[in-house]
Amino acid sequence: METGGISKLTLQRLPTYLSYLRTLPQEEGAAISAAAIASALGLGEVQVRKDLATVSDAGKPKVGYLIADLMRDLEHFLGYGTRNRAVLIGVGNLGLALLSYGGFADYGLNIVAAFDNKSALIGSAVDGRPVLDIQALPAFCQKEKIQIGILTVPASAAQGCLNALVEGGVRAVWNFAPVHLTAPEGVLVQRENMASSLALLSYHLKQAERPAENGSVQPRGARPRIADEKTKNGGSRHG
Amino acid sequence: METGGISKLTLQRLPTYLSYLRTLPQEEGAAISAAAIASALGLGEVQVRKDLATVSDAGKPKVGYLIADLMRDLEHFLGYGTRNRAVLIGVGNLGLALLSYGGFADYGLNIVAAFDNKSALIGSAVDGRPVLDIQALPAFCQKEKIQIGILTVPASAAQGCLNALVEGGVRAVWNFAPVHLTAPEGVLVQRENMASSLALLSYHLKQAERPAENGSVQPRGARPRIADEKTKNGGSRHG
DNA sequence: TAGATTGTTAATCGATTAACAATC
DNA sequence: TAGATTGTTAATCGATTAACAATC
Repeated sequence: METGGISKLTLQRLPTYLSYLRTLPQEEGAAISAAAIASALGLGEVQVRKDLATVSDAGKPKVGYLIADLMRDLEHFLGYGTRNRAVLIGVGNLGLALLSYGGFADYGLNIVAAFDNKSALIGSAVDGRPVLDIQALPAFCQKEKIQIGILTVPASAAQGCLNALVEGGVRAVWNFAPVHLTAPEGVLVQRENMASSLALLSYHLKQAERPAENGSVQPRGARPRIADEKTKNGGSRHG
Repeated sequence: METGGISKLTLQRLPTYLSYLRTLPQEEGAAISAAAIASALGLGEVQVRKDLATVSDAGKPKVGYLIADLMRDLEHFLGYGTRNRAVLIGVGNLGLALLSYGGFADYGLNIVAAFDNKSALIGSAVDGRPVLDIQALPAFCQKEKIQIGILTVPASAAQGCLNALVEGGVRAVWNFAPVHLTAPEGVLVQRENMASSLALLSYHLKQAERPAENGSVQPRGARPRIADEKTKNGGSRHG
C-alpha cells in the first residue's frame, strides 16, 4: 500500500469517527483529543491519530482536533458532499427495510427508486420512491445517472441483476445476497456478509460453552480463544 | 495468534465456504478441489486450503475435499448444529426485516421473540414470534436460555438494551446500532457496520470520478487507488 | 518556558502467499 | 509409477503499536 492510497481498514473506520463526532455538541471552535475519541470508540489512541492524519489537518498539538473542521474533512474525503444516487433491487423484507430506513442520507446515499420482477409490486411506491419493473433497470440507470446499486434479491438472481446494473453504467454495488459476484474491472462489488458476523457470535458461544472440547477440529495448542480477546480493536469488547 | 485459536478473518470466511457448498449438487461421495472453490469465491487457492485445513480433514490429495464431510465439519466447527436461541430488540423497519427473513436458520440462528417499548406493538406477533415488553427482557432471557441478542434499536437506546441483555445472561450480541457499546468481559458485541461498506462504495466512486484531485487530503504519492485494487481478497472484483 | 498533544519513523505483530513436502 | 492435489514451513506483505520528534 505504498502508492499514496488509504488502507481499506482505515477507510472503513472513517464513518465511525464521523458518526461519533456528529453526536457531540457542535460548539463553535470546540476540540476533542485523540485519546477521547479512542476511548469512546474502543480503538487505540495512535490508530486514531494516524487515521485522522490521513484525511485531515484539523489536529493541533496541545489542542486536539477541531470538531467542525474534522467533520468537514471526513465528509469531504468520504465523498458525502456529493450525494450518491442509488437504486435498490429486490423489494422483499430486507429491501423494504433498507428503503424505509432514513439513516442512509447521513452517509450521502439517496435511493431514488426500487425495482422488482413481481407485478404485484410494480407500480407501487415506498416512502415516495416508485417500484419499477426490473426490465427497465439498465435504461433507468443510464437516464437517471445512478451511481450505486443495492442488491437485496435472492442469491440465484443476484448475478443477473448485477449485469443489468453494469449495463446501465453503475460502477458501485452493495450486495446483500449471500454469493460472490463477478463484475468487470472498475466496478466495485461490496458484499455485506451477515453470515460472517453470525459466525463470530456462534463460535464465541461454542467456545464459552465447552471450552475443553474441540479436539479433532482445533489445530494444535489448546486454550480456547476467540480472535479479539485482546480487548481493543475490531470486534469490540469492554475495554 | 499463536495460541491454537483460529484467525478472525478465517472464521469470517468459513460460512462463505459453507453456503457455497450448499449450492452444489449433493451427490454421494462427490469431491471438489481447492482451486474450484477459490475461483468460485474469488479467493486465493492457498488461502482456501489453509482455511479448510484448520477445521476439517475432508481434504484428500489427488481427490479434493469430500463435499459432505467438509460441510459437516464446517457446521460443527461453527456451532450450527446446536441451534442458538436469540431475541431481537427494536421492532422498527430493520428489526421487522430481520424477523421476517427466514434465511438465518441456515446459520443456526433461531429468533424466538422480539421486544419493543411501544405499547402499540407489544402483544402483536411477527411470523409467530411474540413482540413483548422490553421491561420483561432480562427475566425472559434467563428463563428461556437465550444466547444471542440482536439490537435493532436507535443508537441512543442501544447501551441500555445491551445492559438488559447482559443482566439476562446473554453473552453474544449482534449490534446494528451505529455506536460502540461497552460490555463486561466474556460478552462479545459484534457490530454490523453498514456505514463502513457505504464508505468503501462512496470513496470508490469519488476516486473514479475525479482521479486527479485529492490534493490537500491524500497523503503523499499520487495515484488514486482503492484498497482492493489487487483483484483477489476481501472486497471482491472481477478476477 | 513547560506541558500537552499531534504527527511520524521504526518495531512488532498477524495474515497472506510462495515454495516445497507429503500422499493417495 | 507419475501426476494431481492437499498440507506445511518460510517469506512477504500490510496493519498496528511503541517510541520519539515536532509544535502550539
